[in-house]
Formats: sequence, C-alpha cells, structure tokens
Amino acid sequence: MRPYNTKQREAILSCIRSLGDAHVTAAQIAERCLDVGRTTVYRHLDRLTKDGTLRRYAADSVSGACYQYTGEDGCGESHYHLKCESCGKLEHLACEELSAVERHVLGKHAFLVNAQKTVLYGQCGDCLNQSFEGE
Amino acid sequence: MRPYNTKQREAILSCIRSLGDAHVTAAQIAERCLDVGRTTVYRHLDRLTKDGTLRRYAADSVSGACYQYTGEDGCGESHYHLKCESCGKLEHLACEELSAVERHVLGKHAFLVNAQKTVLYGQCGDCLNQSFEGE
DNA sequence: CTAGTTGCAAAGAGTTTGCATGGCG
DNA sequence: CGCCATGCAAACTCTTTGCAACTAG
Repeated sequence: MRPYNTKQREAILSCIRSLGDAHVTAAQIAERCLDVGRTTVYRHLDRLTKDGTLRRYAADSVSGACYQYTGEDGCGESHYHLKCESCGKLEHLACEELSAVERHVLGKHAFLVNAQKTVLYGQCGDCLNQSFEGE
Repeated sequence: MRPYNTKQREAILSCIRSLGDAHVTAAQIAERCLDVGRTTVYRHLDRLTKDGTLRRYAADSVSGACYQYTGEDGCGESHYHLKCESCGKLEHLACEELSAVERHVLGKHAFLVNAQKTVLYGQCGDCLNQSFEGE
C-alpha cells in the first residue's frame, strides 16, 4: 500500500529533507510542522523508519528517540557516526580503515556490523582543544 | 555523605554484583529485588551511576535505560559493545584491533573515542545463521 | 537524636492506541 | 465510493518528585 499524498505527509517530508543529515527528535519535527498532530508525526516517523528513509537512534532513554534522514532511496553510503559527548555534534566517518574493522569483527568475532546505525561516542577535536585550554 | 547500609541497598548491590558485566534495566533489577520499591531502585541506580559503580546506556528510548556493573572502584577495562539488532543480545568486544582503530580515529580524524560508551550495532553470529536457514 | 532512606502516590515526558471523522485516489 | 489518513483523548511505559514515616549510625 503506497502512502497517500496528504498535506501532513508533505509537511513532514519537506521538513526532514530540509534537515540534511542532522538528527532530530519527534518533538522537533512536530514543532516545525504546526499543522500536523503529534500522532501523525509519530506514525510517519515510524513508517519512514521502516521503509528506510529515516534511521532511528536511541540518543537517550529519557529525552526520546532521534531520527536522521538517509535519502528517499534508503541507500546512503556506509559510514559511521561520531557523536561528541561534550557539544553534541555529530560527524560522519567514512574511511577504509573502518571497513577493515568490519571485516575483522565479522571474521574473528562473528558479528556483522551495521555501520549506518553505529555511533562512536567520544570527544570531537574542538572540544578536546577547549578542555586543554580550560583546565 | 556516605550511604547507609540498608537492606534495600544491600539487595540491589548484591543483585548487580551477581550480574557480572551483563546489562540490565531498572525493571529487571526491581524484579529481582522484590522487597525494594521502584523508587528506591531508581535512586540507587542513579547514585551508583554517578559514583561510577554502574554505567548507563541508552539501549532504546522506549524500553528504557540499561545499566552495567563496572566494579566497585569504577575502573573496568576498556571494551566495545556489540548489540544484535535481531535478538537484542549485547556482547563485549575487547580486542587489540579496536584499540588500533581508536588511535587511527584520533590521529586522522581528530576524535577521541570513548569505547565504554560506544555500541556497534549489527547481527550476531546466531542470528546470521538463523537468517540463512530461514530464508 | 539527626540526617539519610524508603515507598506510596502523583506528576511528567515520550510514545502508542482506539475511534470517529476527513480526504486521497 | 472505499480505504487510508488524521487527530483528539486516553492509555501506557519509564522515570522523577513530594511527602510523611522510618531507621542506621
């Protein structure tokens, strides 16, 4: 069953498309789509996550889930995410070195890594510098 | 202020110590400590997380936070987590190969990875086998 | 005795579901 | 016209907070 073209659906799609690869919560989407009910936002987010248009992350069990646009076709190249625990910035990391790790983990540890969904937590360069200066 | 030795505190500590490095939710702790109220469980989990005895993970924004024992001293070796997206199992991965990646990411991408908090998502061996058999 | 602890009840935040109405195709 | 979509209200889950009774030290 392919979805109807309703104005709510358009509003939500246009909103997440405009976000690029930024991460947003359901609440943020709802804020930007004033004419759309919360329920509808959740239903579309859910649906878009299932068909691969969005990816869902558990950013924090208290503040709610986080979604990221991956492109209408659901492909998107394989890359990891680096999330800075200090400033919250999220960077992308696409690098041959990491592909080697994936092969290693699969071969030696029998685990197929899903790079798309994986987030490496830590400190970004900027924040590392700041903490040097500050302390 | 050092904590009082109450029977509830003992029950919770003994429970998490018996879990080794497995991950548990607040609900699971509460189940195993029938004589302890939910509120108290949360309060201790919170406190133990702050003093480093436990680590808190955002496993999934819907099913709640996940805690892991790290030892009374708060040390615990550096290791990654592998979370299977099919069965939900969470494995540990402590391996020199990964340390090499950390150095690479720090050197080439100016990002200091916090292995403790990082979760690699994907499919575990068991589930990979099952999907081969099933389809 | 005093200060930290406990747990019920209630408040909150995020998310899901029931159901009647509305609108795409 | 049929069926999916919408949205309000209510239900649910996880977590936190208020408050009065309790207890370790």
